[in-house]
Amino acid sequence: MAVQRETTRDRILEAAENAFGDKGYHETLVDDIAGRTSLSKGGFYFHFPSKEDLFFAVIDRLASRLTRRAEEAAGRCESPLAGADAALSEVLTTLGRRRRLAKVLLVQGYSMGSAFEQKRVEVFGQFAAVIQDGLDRAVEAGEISPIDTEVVSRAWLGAVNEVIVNWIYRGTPAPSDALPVLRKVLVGGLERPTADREASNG
Amino acid sequence: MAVQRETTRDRILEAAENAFGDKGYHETLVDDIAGRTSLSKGGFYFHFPSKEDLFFAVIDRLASRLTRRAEEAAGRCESPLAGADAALSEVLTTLGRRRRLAKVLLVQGYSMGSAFEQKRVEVFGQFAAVIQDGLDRAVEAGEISPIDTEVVSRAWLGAVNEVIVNWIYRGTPAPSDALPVLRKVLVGGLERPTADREASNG
Amino acid sequence: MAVQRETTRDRILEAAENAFGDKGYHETLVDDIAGRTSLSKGGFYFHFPSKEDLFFAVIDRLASRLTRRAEEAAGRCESPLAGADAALSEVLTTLGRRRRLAKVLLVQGYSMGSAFEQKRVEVFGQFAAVIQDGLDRAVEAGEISPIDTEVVSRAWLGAVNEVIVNWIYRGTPAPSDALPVLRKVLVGGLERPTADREASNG
Amino acid sequence: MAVQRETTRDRILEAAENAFGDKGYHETLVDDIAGRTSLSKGGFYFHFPSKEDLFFAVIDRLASRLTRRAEEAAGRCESPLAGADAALSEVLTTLGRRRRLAKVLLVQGYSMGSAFEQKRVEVFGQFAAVIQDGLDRAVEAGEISPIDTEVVSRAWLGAVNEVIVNWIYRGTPAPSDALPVLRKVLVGGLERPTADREASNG
DNA sequence: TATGAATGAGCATTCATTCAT
DNA sequence: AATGAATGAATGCTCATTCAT
Repeated sequence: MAVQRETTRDRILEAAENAFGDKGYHETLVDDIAGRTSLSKGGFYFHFPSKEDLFFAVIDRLASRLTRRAEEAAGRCESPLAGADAALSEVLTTLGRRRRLAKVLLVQGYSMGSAFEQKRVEVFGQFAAVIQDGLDRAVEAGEISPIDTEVVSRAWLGAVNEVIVNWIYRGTPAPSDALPVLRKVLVGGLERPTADREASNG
Repeated sequence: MAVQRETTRDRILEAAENAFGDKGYHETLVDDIAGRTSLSKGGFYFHFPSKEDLFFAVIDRLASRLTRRAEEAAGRCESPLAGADAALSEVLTTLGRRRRLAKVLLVQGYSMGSAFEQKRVEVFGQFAAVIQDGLDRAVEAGEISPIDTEVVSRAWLGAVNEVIVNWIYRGTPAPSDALPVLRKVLVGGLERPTADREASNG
Repeated sequence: MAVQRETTRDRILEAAENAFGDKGYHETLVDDIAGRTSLSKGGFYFHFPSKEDLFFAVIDRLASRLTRRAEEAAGRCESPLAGADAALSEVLTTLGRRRRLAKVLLVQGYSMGSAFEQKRVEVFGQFAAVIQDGLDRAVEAGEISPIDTEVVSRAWLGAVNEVIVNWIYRGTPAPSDALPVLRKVLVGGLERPTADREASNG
Repeated sequence: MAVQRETTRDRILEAAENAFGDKGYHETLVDDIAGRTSLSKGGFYFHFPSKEDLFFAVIDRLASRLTRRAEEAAGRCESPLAGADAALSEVLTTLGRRRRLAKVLLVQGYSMGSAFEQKRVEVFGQFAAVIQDGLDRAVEAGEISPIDTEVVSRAWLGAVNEVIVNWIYRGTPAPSDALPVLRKVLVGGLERPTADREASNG
């Protein structure tokens, strides 16, 4: 009942969050976590049944914290749209303040070493470059208002990525069905110059 | 001189694409690939110096194909914006037609088994639900026009994800800098059901 | 506090000495050593970081024992020349009593990589140093005429080495039979100062 | 019948001598030798049935050359003792001129299986036989007192071996510098049957 | 003679997990 | 609660050798 300053379980969770954030799941050994906790391997297994369970516990803890913050931020808003907007901002801001947290949540569980991560950077960079190039020229041509096309191209790429991955894992909605919505939201999200500047177009 | 119907190297690449798509990098054994190619393990190592090299070769092949298709689609369009739009559609459509290809490119290199993938589904689902809930209520409240909020919430989530991951790996742009742009594009991409704005629709 | 009858590490060392003596370094598998110790392969690796480390530990143990015996034998003698003579005898006798020990020390394991060659240098250097030290003092004491004791000590060492190796491979002549001859040749090969110096001996 | 300037087999032998001298038997791959000969692996196997056979061919070539030189040197001397002495000198001098040859002969390749050990016996036996023959005849000629010439020849061989190996690994003392000392010790170690020398025995 | 693709047995090392104490 | 010795299945990679061409 009294305040439990810090249980061994919590220390493990903390150490694991750091370890997974630093090195990813596979590269993090149970020995690493035991070491960071000044615990023997056997000691660790008293608190968690497996390394996988530990990883999930770490993820759950991080995810529930983040979800709660997002919900609270939304709850403080008057209109629902403002709430969704606030949730978006809250998540981005929180992750932006804690890079390691972000890494565990978004990448590290699904990564395998620096060589692989570099490859991810390279390949996604290729895709983003194609989009960004189009957007840059759209700006130059006066089709859309000036905007940070790097961020926008990453946003497009991420949106496509997530829609596809969601479809892979859950089977729906089909990409073909999602496409019109995605186009309306993403392409439609770009401001078109006001009428009086259209004269500057060829 | 003659057409090289199918080199052993290509057969390995093909088998590896399937294997990685089915089971992910770690779960795919060199023996699996050798088996699928009717090749001995030693035979495989004659063509590729390591399993990691093979994986990268697979990724490169897929990525360059997809990039080429996207660029070609963009090139067929008259305006740059239409080009970016077309590239987006092409990528989504192509990946949507080949689930396994999508898996290798977007997930499998960075995953570790079905339990982990389920966790990914669960956690990302939580985040998406928060956003979707807000959007649903925004629609009900008449703040925004009716739209498939599942797709939109996934798009938002994906956009945030990618912006964060890009920042993690490349250090820039900072999430705080990206936030306004992201909000403008994502939130601004939603139609407001004001009577006088219908004229702005194509 | 109590006497540590036999640690697992010692059992491994013992088994490894026999295995290396029987089959040489390359032919001895980690599985062999684990088997002889009734230990799993993983169990072995708890005690030694690698097969190479184990080999060096075996060599070190044998070498230090032999060096100690040689030094003790030399210490029991009154004159330096007799001491060097005794050290020579001790090494020869000891190796002659344990063929396997000799095999590990003089033959098995060398010439398979720079790390092994360095070890050879180190161990042979230890032996040579013991002999050379005795010879140096014999010179100082006026027992023998000044001479390049480094070369002489290497010669003694090499002669012993070869007699032993020959016995290992061919079974004859036995070290005990060879000893008197060896002593006469090697020790007798050193010049004694001219007659008028005999007065300086005890 | 015609002069065969350089057969492929000889080129392989040459390359192998260098390779074995540089890296030892195990570390030298068939690929290395094929590479140094600008030959494919398959090409190599046309000329030699196995890597082991190649190694033995290399050793045989080196050993027979060295043996011949030693015998010739002995043959040019008037007395048997001088001949043995000359053989000793010849071996030492020859090995001292070609460090790599010495390395292959004395160190590289042994102690890795019974076939290798048998070869060691054979080759060392050849050398010892040359020396022993000279000593036997020196005894017969009354140059030196009767003694176990097998042991003595092994001692000489071992002394030379060790001085050479020491030089190989540590670079000093140079064989040429060691030679006089070695001669004085080893040759001087043999009793001359002069009547007035019996007083010097203990 | 020579090539080079293919073989396949071999092997050290890793690491999550167990368990007697 | 904790230790640390022990397990054992798992696996990527090596390399001498073969063989169809």
